[in-house]
Amino acid sequence: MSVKISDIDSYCFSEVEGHWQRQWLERGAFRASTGENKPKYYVLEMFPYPSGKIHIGHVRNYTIGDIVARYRTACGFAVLHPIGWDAFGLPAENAALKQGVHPKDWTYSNIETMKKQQQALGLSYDWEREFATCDEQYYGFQQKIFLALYHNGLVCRKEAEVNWDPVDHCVLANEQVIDGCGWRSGALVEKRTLFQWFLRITEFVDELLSEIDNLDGWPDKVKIMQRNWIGRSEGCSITFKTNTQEDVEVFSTRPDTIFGATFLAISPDHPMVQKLAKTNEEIAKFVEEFRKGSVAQEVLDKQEKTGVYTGINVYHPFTNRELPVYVANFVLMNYGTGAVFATPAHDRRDFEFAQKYNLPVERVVASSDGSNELPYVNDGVLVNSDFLNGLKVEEAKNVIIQRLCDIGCGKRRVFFKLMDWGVSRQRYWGCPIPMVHCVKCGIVPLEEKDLPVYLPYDVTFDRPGNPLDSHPTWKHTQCPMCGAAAVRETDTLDTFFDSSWYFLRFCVNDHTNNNLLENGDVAHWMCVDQYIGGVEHAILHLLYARFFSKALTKCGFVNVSEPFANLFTQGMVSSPTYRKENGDWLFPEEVRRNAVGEHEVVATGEKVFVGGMEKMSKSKKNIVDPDEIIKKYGADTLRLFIVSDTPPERDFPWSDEGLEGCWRFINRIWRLFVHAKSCQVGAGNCGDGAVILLANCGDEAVVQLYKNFQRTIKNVTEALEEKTMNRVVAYLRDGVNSMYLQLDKMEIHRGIFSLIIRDLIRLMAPIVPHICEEAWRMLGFEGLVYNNTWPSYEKEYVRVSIIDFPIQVNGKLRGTIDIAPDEDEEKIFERALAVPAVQNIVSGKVIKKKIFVRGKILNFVL
RNA sequence: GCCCGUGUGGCGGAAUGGUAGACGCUACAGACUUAAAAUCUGUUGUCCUUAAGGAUGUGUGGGUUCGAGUCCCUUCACGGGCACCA
Repeated sequence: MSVKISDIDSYCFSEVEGHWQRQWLERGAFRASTGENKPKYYVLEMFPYPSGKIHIGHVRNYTIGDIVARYRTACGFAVLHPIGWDAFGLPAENAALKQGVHPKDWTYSNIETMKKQQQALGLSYDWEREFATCDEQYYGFQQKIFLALYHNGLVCRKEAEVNWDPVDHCVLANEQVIDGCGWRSGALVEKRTLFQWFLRITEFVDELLSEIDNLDGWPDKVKIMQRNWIGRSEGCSITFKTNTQEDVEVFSTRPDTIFGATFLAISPDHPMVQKLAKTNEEIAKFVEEFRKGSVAQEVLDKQEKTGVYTGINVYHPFTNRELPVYVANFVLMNYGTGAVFATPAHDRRDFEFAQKYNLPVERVVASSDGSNELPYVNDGVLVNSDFLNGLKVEEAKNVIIQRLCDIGCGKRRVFFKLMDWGVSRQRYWGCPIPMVHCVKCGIVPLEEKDLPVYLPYDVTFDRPGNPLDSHPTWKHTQCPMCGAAAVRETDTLDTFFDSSWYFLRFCVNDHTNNNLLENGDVAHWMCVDQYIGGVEHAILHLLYARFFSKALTKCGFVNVSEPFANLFTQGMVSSPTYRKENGDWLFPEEVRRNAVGEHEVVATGEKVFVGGMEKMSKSKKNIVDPDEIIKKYGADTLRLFIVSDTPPERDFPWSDEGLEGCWRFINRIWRLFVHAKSCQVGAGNCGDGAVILLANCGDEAVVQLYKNFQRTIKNVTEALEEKTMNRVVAYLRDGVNSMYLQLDKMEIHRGIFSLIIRDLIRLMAPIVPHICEEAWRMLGFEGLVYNNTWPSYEKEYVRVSIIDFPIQVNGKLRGTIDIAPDEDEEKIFERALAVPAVQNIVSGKVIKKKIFVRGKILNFVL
């Protein structure tokens, strides 16, 4: 006898989830294997920084990845789904300073905590491949990569400007400079030039740019951002003769405006200015002022344009007119040639500068809309420009460049915004750079046999600067070339270096394999079929990873041109914020609604200001702790909720009510399974095929239920392919709802219900795997649902036998009629005209046209 | 400033150019219960109407089309990225 659905106890997830998590591990369910004759599929979520605890954004990221991994497994792929830790970096050192913990201990203890949290989510990771970038194995091999890059000419050492904190004696990242001051010391940050290590990413600039076009599986948004970052611009360089010995070379993308040039502007960092500064006090002072400013962008932005006349003039190549040369703070040395010719009439910056210093403004492009406003930067026809007059901008560019080439003072040039990647960090907690400084031999790379250079554990953070520098012994070594005493490089590598190749390391299961990039595993698994992460990595990480694939291919480690075939960028998780009148943030539990429905502080009754949905952050006190949710509702509920309702690429507004709704749904399916068991629905009654069962059924509603469920399978599968998980959940709910409407028939038609429920479990398993494993076992099915196949559907059942067919008059809906899909056209017209609402409008009028689209619509045009 | 993206009920959001609002949340009602909770079943864009029914409706204004949330142009608002890049 079947049980009453309302009598079924609520789902006891705490026992079930732990049980299946252990089962998966014990059975090695998630171990990636290369042996089977299956197509491979590599799913990867961007590996986390071990900051302490998993946050809800991680949960979203991992859940999406896990659903993809489990779905692909069910579809018959051999899936690689690994996880690791991006474990070097500044926060560990900050923790050392604040709490007196060693960065290494802090990091590994965080990893332990977070790993437990991931396991509590039931994620299908192959834990045997786990590693942290601060593992000696990992960074040791990374040093080998660094040497290979060095020997292939992809590493160089140059001077570069950095933010220098004069109190802490350290280099600051741009984000650590706040209003021109160091974030920790509060000291005024200086610009300093230091010798640093660079990776020559610009070597690959053409491929990095052009191959973006091949990344069909990437969001357009990310591709556009990368293109802009690389920033290709075409133009020409022009050499101006000066009234001194030296010529000046400028770069311009608007050489067509050269007849409007009224002065030249050169960067304070330009070699010519450096020289002038030695004899000219005014220039020297200007350069010094310029140097003082931070290199942080936000400071630069607010800066007014200023400059100093150099006393030098140049000669216009065509008019021979003399133009003054200014040192100007708005000209960058690291782009183009560090000098520009200025045409104030057609460039905003030049215009601003000319206004300030009273320099002439001369129009050479007529506006296409007839306005006289300057500066005018759009297309138009050239005027006052000698042989260019009458030409459009693009034509004029070509003519002038040709002319400049002919007279020998111009060249067609292409410049990029992308610059070489500085990887030196004056920090302890990072990968040591395997180089030494020898007094005799200069800079010498270590030999492979001397690797790895271990990071010493016994360091202190009690004095400013890099602990590696102040370590008593570590940096002292011998020169690999001459054997004399030498000093190790004490800079460590940027952590973006660590994350630029970790996806290759995952391909190899053997941690002791020293040739890990040379065996067949990388070739087997690469490229990553689905990469998932936050859009905040759209530029740097993804660009560096692309560069590494190309660079390591050049070095002969791998043969991968693009690492990520498909990229998915998920949105942030946000939640409501509350503040007191004085601006202090409040935790949600500190707020309640009073009798009038207004928000107030629980303790004091103060008025509360409800903010909008904002990205979860500790400071705004609007974070949700995944642990607490799992404790209260279980991992399945959390997983379900985090992909419900909102498409994964959009920002996700957290709501406690929505979470509660998912918990109700989990119980709803649980009651369905328990009820099913009591009706003897399950493995034992799946024997007869659907065709026989349907033929003998005799209950149209049940037959329809089965057929509709075929549609559910189709919809869920299609939505999963598109990664619109919110739709997946909607279709699943819909399927469950229709089953509830036929609950009382389950016992009689247990055969048909067995087929439906079996497929329902398989459909839901990627999202809520624990409850599905439990139901799978409870209903007598063999093995793990994880290893089961993805359900297929019968195409003929998906076709609906009766359509609720819409009838329009003049494009306006006037009624519907029930028809068979292949109903005769004339008959449909007849029946459509019989619809009262249609009749009322049509009667007495002439039907000019009938638009009939089979399966879609009928429209009478009057 | 430049480049993207997004605007649909009270809310999150569905909708190959073809019945707008699937599914969920909220709210309301009915059943069950001594009662409440839970559960099950409904209703829920707005306006008019006792009702049947009608009108209206996807940020704004226009266009293409038999038919537009969807395509094109205009404009506004919000969000994101880049930003002295010559």
